[in-house]
Amino acid sequence: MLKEKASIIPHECGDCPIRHRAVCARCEADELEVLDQIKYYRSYESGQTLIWSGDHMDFVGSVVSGIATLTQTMEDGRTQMVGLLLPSDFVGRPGRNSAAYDVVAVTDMVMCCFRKKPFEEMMARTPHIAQRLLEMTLDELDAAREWMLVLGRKTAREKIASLMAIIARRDATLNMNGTRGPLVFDLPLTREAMADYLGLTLETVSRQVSALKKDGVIELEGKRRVTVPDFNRLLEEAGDDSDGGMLI
Amino acid sequence: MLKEKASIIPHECGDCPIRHRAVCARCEADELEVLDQIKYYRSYESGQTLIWSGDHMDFVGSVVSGIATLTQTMEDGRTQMVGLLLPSDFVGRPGRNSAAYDVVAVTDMVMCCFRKKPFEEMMARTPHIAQRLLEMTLDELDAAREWMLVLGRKTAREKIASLMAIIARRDATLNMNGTRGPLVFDLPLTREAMADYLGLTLETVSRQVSALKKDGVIELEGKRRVTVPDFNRLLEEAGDDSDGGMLI
DNA sequence: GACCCGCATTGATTTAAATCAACCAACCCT
DNA sequence: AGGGTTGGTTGATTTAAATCAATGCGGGTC
Repeated sequence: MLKEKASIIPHECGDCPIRHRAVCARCEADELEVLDQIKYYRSYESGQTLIWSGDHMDFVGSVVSGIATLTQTMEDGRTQMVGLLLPSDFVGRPGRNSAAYDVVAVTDMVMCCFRKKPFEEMMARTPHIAQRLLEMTLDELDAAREWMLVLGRKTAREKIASLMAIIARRDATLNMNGTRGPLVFDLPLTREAMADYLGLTLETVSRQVSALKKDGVIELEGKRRVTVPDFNRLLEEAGDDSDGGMLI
Repeated sequence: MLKEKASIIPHECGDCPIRHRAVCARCEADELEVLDQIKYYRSYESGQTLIWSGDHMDFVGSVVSGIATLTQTMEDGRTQMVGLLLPSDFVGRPGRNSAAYDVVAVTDMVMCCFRKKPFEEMMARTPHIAQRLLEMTLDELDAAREWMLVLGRKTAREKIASLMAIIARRDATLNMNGTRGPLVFDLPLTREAMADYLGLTLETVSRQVSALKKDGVIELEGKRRVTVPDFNRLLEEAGDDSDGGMLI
């Protein structure tokens, strides 16, 4: 494996890369100082399961770097991804102490964690945290509902196009790329993980990716690097209005 | 139609039927008094569209009685229900002023509304409201994610069983029925609305309902009244663990 | 009573995606 | 260089659900 040991840089909150997007985004300097006291970093390797569904959870936290998936599994092994955790996303639910989903790292990750008890107390005293968490949760709810439309009503090809569009958009906002010109990004997921996200089999994913490539909607360099020459074309293929998406 | 005019009873918050479950659940007497000042009731008829996706929203509110659906529609008409609004559920999103979904009454309804501006101001001053709203939103997010598994991975029969289980459970908690003995409830949805919830066609819904009836999982009296002789059997058919569900 | 109308059921046929099954290509590891 | 492993592609076949198409039924109205 020869993985270089993930460099765990215990940041000052002040120069944290997710400072402006995470649950602490609204905090004032004095509030940050308190968080600084109780936070600690953990790092995980690609493939590692951070949390098992049903586990007792004694911490909550934010993704600092890397990507994880949130999945649900039925007894017979069918699995459905119900969320993708990206830098700044929040993990855990205040007021509940067992995990509802499996959380699995798909890349090496660093998390900024808080023991649940102190965090909950802090939240009760700090409206800025609760406000930001509400806002983030509402956004996640919207994302989940958008995904319900994908899962319930879209064809396999539309599902793949929708996933590409979401990743492309997310990537563009994270890296502050403009939306002019072709978009290039790396798929963070294996074909199997894509299948679990989309409610498909991995064979169908593979076929539809090939089909989109053949039709010139996307270009592939290796299996993971994707170029989207025309984002509106991709949105059309996803079955979305070719305008609504560009906000924020 | 000859509908008797829905009796709009402007309540005191004190004896409101959803007092203990809605967004105001945590409010103290003095806070309730303020809400009392700014609230107003609206009633809607079955079939009426309360809100169109994209509409400007100048109010938020709680469902007092009746049921509504939250749906998303694609340009070509495919629709997916993304939520079911029951008494005490909250409508609208503070901090956003256009609606993301269509909201349609499936029965006659009464809503307790607040103009958005005053409500947002009140929320900023009243942590009890924000706290409760966060809790409710987290619950909705869990429900949406559970539904993602249903949509993405379950068979048509399992989908129908899952829907029956959800309605049965919800009905049992609303009416404080114990869970012993057979459950009886009315389906609030037409076959088409069920199809929109489940990502199926109405024909498939009809067939699978008939199949569950033939196999003795459910009994039907007319098209809407359902009896579940053995709830655990229903949960098995839904592909759920036959235990996890009975909480709260 | 006869006629709709909106909802629901049931049957015949088609089709999109799942399943079953080879095979490929990187990459790693001795 | 050889063999294993992981992730991906591609093809043949099956199947669950969609689609196309009648038909049923209860409740209101003329």
